[in-house]
Amino acid sequence: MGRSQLEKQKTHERIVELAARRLREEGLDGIGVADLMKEAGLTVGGFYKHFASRDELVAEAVQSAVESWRKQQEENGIDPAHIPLSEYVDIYLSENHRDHCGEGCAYAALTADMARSSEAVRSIATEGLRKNFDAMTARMPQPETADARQKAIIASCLMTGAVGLARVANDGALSSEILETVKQFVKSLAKTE
Amino acid sequence: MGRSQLEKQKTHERIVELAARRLREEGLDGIGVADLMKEAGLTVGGFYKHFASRDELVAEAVQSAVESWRKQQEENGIDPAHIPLSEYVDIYLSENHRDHCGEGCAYAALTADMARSSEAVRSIATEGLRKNFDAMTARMPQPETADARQKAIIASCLMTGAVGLARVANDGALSSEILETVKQFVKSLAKTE
DNA sequence: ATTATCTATAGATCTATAGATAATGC
DNA sequence: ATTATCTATAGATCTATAGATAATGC
Repeated sequence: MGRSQLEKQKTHERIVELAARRLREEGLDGIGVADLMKEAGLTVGGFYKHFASRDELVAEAVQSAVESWRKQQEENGIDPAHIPLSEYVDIYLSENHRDHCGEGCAYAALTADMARSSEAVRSIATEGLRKNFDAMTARMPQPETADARQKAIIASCLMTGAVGLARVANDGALSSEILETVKQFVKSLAKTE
Repeated sequence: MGRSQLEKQKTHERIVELAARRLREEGLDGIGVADLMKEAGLTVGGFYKHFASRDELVAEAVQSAVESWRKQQEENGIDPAHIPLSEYVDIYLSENHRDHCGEGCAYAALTADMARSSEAVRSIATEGLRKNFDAMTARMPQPETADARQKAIIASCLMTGAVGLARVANDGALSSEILETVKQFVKSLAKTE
């Protein structure tokens, strides 16, 4: 019923951030446009003044989800570029992260969904992945070496894989065993050389 | 239009195996009942004499997909219980596996989908995961040690995570770098102790 | 005058069912 | 007689659009 341009921009961001959470929870095919708008306190008709299509929202939401993990760490007073790997791993491989995929790492929550998605989404995800590898390399003991980059790639695959499989296991003991085993190992990866 | 019970059983298996492939390709919400039956050379009406619901097919197809990787290795003359880890890794972390997720490992293709799915599907996936960890432990140098189990869990998370992220990256160089880096590392994991 | 959002709905798609058809198997 | 599959369709759900409403902003 008529709002200012500033309010429209805020509404747009609210929809994207809500979608970023709900799509990580339900997958990229999950929540529908009508339900999403309802959760945002709006109705379906207004959606298409913000996005040309659902696919366009998905692309924006994936971008937001890829960035949100870093943003969230910053909001919690953690500098993702300088946090020691051992502390970062405690957060990433926690039961809290496992149980709250909507607010968690996009790569753990949406790997297969992103791989199956459009080239637009895959390009966004690929650039985010590159940045994540670089950030992880910077957390290694001697960041300038080729060895640090290799370890960063290994740690990244290991951490996303572990949270993914820990979410599959509906046996709490097995799920925790995965998280704990990988946690210890990634810590040792940062120490040894 | 009227077939023997034997033929019905074969038809049932054909639908399940086709679904196991198509669901790994498109995700568990992917292909619809009508399209699936059409690809099987049948029509939609017959589906519900085989399965009470689409969900029931999905559970059977996940079971089939979880077992199919092992079956496929056996068909190719590979004994999954005794293949050296270094050879297994060459197959798992190959570009061929990355590019053919429909015939590949269910855990690399469907991690997030299985985590989001019903308890029935999650239980099937959890049991399969347990067996995979055991099989991977048996491939380690000293399989009876706790260290072997830990390495098996690490290798499993690393391999599923690596194939997943390699499928996300639409930059061939980055994708291959992930596969190659992890391949070398898992091989070293089996040697060192 | 423009536009952000609303209500209402068209059109496509998907799951599941009803009833018909043509084989099997006692 | 039973049943495996077929054709046809009901009912639900989802994306996208049309037209109305009530604000903004020149």
